[in-house]
Amino acid sequence: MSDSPRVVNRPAPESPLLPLEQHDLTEQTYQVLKERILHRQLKPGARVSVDDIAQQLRVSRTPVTAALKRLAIEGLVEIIPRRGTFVSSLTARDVEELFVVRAVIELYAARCILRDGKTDEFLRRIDGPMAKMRQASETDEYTDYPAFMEGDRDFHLALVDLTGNSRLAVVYAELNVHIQVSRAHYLNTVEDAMQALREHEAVIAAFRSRDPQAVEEALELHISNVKDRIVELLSGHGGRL
Amino acid sequence: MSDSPRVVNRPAPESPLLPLEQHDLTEQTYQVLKERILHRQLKPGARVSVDDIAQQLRVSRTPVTAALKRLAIEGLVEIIPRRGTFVSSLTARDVEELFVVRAVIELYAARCILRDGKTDEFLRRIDGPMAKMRQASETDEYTDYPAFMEGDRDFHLALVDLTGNSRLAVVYAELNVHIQVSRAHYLNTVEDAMQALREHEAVIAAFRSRDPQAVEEALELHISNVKDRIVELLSGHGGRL
DNA sequence: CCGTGAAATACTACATGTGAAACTTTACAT
DNA sequence: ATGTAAAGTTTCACATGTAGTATTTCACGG
Repeated sequence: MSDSPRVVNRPAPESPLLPLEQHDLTEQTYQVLKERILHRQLKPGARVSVDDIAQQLRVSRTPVTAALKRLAIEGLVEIIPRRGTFVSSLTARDVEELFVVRAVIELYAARCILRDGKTDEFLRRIDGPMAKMRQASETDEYTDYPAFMEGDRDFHLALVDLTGNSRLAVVYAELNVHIQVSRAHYLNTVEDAMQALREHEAVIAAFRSRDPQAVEEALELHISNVKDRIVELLSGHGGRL
Repeated sequence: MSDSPRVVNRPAPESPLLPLEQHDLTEQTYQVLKERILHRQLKPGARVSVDDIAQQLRVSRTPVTAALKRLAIEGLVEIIPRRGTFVSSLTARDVEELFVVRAVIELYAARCILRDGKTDEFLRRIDGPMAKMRQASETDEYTDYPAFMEGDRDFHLALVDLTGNSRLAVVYAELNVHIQVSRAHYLNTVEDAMQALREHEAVIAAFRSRDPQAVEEALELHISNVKDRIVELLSGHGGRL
């Protein structure tokens, strides 16, 4: 999560020489660009020139091209032949569809957890993320949005992970990058953060009660609210995120 | 779905000359290999040598490598660094997980269709696929498995398409390649085909009755049965598909 | 017979150069 | 002013060559 990803062997006194970080330039380029997009340092619609990136990172075009192709498959950038590569932007419709799929998966995961008696494990798992969110939002004067987003993400990730279904986890991870972009877009006011936090608490309370109906409702409401908030913001922005 | 995917301009009488297929070697290589894997001409575990393929297709390693990387992302092949590339094989667990996700998606889609009053549209859409399946299985003496598989696939694809959610469709399409491989594996006896056909009929009957409960049960039963059959065959095969 | 180490082999990742295709700009003519 | 044509620029896809690294093979010594 650093600005410069090239840090490898920090001068750690008397540590037994960490193996050199594998420098797979394609992988590194991919990570750097993904970071930038997820944190909105590269904004939707922005041009991403192969030569430009290659020069900045001091590598040839090959790994940059490969990284961009991978990002294109994931949908984070759009490669328009003979035009260039641009950071993808989400339309209101994209968000609607995205959050429907998200809800389908998370609701299934929640049912699984209750059915398989993994509620306690879940409650334990989200302890850290919830603490992080609280801390990030309770800091006076300013909200640590990146930390909040991380906590938010990990909360929902825990849900899916606990199904133990790795295939589902992969599918969700693919969606998640876009959800993360959305989060970065809408998490701008303290109020939104507090609202999300309250809704998470509601989900937790429902889990504590072991009432499947209540859990489904609380979770669906939360996802739906976030979606509505994003779609609302999107309308103001001329429809593109 | 032809053996040779290079066919471009079939002699279609008095049609206005289709534009020549863009010869994107990476894309073509990808398609050829995917075809081969989906039809089990390249069997799970088989080695896929870059140089080998490159020579056969008369292209350089570059497009072959790129195609393989894409197939690896989709999970159809496995690239083991410094070892080589191999066609992926599914374990019983993989199939279990795969079919859980499949069920989650298709059941949601079915609920959508009933909720949005698209039942008639669905019934119309699956008319063709069902006919194809019947014809493929009713042919005396032998069953046209490729055609049957296509019909089977299109039946389930119709379900998902009718949600109108393109993101969901993408997710499902990614799963579908593996489902298709599974189908190719288990669809070997007339009995299995007939069984699948009967179960489809049951789903259709449930849709006709407009009873959500019945639809869910019929669909879930079908998916579960197919899964069980595959897992059963997998056990006989030493656990790998 | 087994373990050890070195050479041979194979594969990956990358850089670079080339040709082709499409968009952009400019200049010109109507 | 508008439309058109040609030049210029950008970008893409591919081939080829190279270096580095992991695995395998094989020979040798225990």
